[in-house]
Amino acid sequence: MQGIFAMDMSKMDKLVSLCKRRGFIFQSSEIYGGLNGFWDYGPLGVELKRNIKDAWWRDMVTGHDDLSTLPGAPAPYEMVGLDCAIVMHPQVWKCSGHYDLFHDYKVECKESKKRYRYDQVWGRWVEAKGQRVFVAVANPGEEGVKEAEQKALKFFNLRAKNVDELKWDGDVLCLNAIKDFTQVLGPEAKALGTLGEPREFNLMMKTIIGALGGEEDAAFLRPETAQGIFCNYKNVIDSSRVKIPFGIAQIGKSFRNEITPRNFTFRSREFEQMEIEFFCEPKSSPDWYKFWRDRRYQWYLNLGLAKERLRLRDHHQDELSHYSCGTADIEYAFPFLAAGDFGELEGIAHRGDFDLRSHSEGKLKKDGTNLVVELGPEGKPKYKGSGKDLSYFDEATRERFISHVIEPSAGADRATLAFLCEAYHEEEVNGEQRVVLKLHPRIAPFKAAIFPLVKKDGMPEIAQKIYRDLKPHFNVFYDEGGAVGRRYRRQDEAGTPYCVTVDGQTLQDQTVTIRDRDTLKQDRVPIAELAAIIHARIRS
RNA sequence: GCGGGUGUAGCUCAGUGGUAGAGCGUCACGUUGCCAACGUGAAUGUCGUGGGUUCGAGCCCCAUCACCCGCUCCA
Repeated sequence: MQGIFAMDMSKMDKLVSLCKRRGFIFQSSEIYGGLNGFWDYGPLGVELKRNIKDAWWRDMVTGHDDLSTLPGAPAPYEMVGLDCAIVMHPQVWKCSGHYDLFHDYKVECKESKKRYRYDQVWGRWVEAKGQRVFVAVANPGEEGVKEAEQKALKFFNLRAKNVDELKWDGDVLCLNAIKDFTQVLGPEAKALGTLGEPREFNLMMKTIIGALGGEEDAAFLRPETAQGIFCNYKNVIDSSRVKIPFGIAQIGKSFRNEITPRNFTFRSREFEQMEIEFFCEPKSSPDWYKFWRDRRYQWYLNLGLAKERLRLRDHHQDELSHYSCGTADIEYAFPFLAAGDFGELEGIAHRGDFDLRSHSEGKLKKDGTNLVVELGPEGKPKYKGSGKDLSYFDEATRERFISHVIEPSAGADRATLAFLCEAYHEEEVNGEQRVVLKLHPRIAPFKAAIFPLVKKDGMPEIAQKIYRDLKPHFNVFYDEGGAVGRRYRRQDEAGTPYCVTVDGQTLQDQTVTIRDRDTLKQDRVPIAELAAIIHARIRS
């Protein structure tokens, strides 16, 4: 035993090592010491990721049959694509809700090491034993009041029966009404004054527009591609003759200032999304939601993720966003997670009419079961919408409605990572260990490698001709260096599904062997049929 | 952001104050006739980065960056 097999490393460490060694994934700016949360794809990685994106685009968009009713679908539907700018009008993020959600002031507690949203800490002044303190809790409701009482008793070292000694002063206040924190008892602190100054957390990446731009020219790099689709909803309808139900797909980069980038590429600050916004009539939207949820789950299974490690999880009611009537995550049991834990690959959300209405009327918020325009202090919309009519008139039913939206939103980098994790295998072959990436042929960087068995007797010439003939059809790789066994193993690590070898018999009868990466089985086939055979095998 | 750990060749690592190392990998030539063979030769190091202590630092000290683990966060 030698090499990486003997190493006492976790599977994930070995995969990260292989990714670098073979050129799948590098850390960004590595020669300068790296940059937290950013990653580069090497020569093999770029092919893998591109193949995954291409498979998605082909399966969801260009390969979609607009005329037939797919199994599980309520009706036929159309699919079109879009490619939007990364920087959009700042108002987009206000109406989408990202600005409020991503733009928090937080306070940190030195004692408990907890971090709270500045506007979500509440408390009350209380006096006892000649001391006046502000008892803070992270809960504004009835429970918070009780909690504050318990905390106050504990702080003043009083028994429950002496609760009358606590002299409460005024109503429950938000922490942002308090100027001086020295008399504040943090929600999980035992001492006073442990809360630090409120600090701004910009979860969206800020940028500046214009060479002379100042703070007032601030814009944001998009935290999701979806908003570009909503903003072009009317453009697409007016220009492409699509009719509801239809979907708009987009693949592109998004940016989020993750607080803790972790776990290789899983949580990155720059990442690529593959998103669909599917527009449908409100009545049928629950059925479309189920269709997309099941279809997207099946997509990962079809490309090779194992059922044991892939899970479709419906969100609980209290986990749903304020506008969502249903959300499911497709999750994968990544090896860097604890046993039984899963990480999100894709979320499928039923977003109702929140997005189109917000971009039309102004940012909405939930009021009971209804969505209403959120108002600012002066009774005007807190964030003004575009004012454009984004409703849809159905010619067939003569009905006007605002489309409901189903959003399957997938992470291209997370999918790439999941496929790599799934593919990584260490195996024994004739007493020797090998590392093999059992990638689905559709996403493998190279579809086949072409070898002369030895570098003489005209074998390289024949192999090179095969290489040139196959190259227009597939990404193939030529290698004539060293022992053929080594070349096979190299391709195993790259995930190449087939190796074609020119040998002595080729010189006699124009046949070659084709070796299967996973079974190691070799079949002898005529050179003339190679392209067709590889094609057929990749599809199966 | 906090606590702990790590950082030396492409990869995995050894090197406890005195000449920069190993295995694997890579490249060339020869040999080899189907699964990481063999021989010969070769290339490859800001010892993460910056400061300090010392006659002398990969090693000690400080700072910083990155990665890993645990908290925290996760639209």
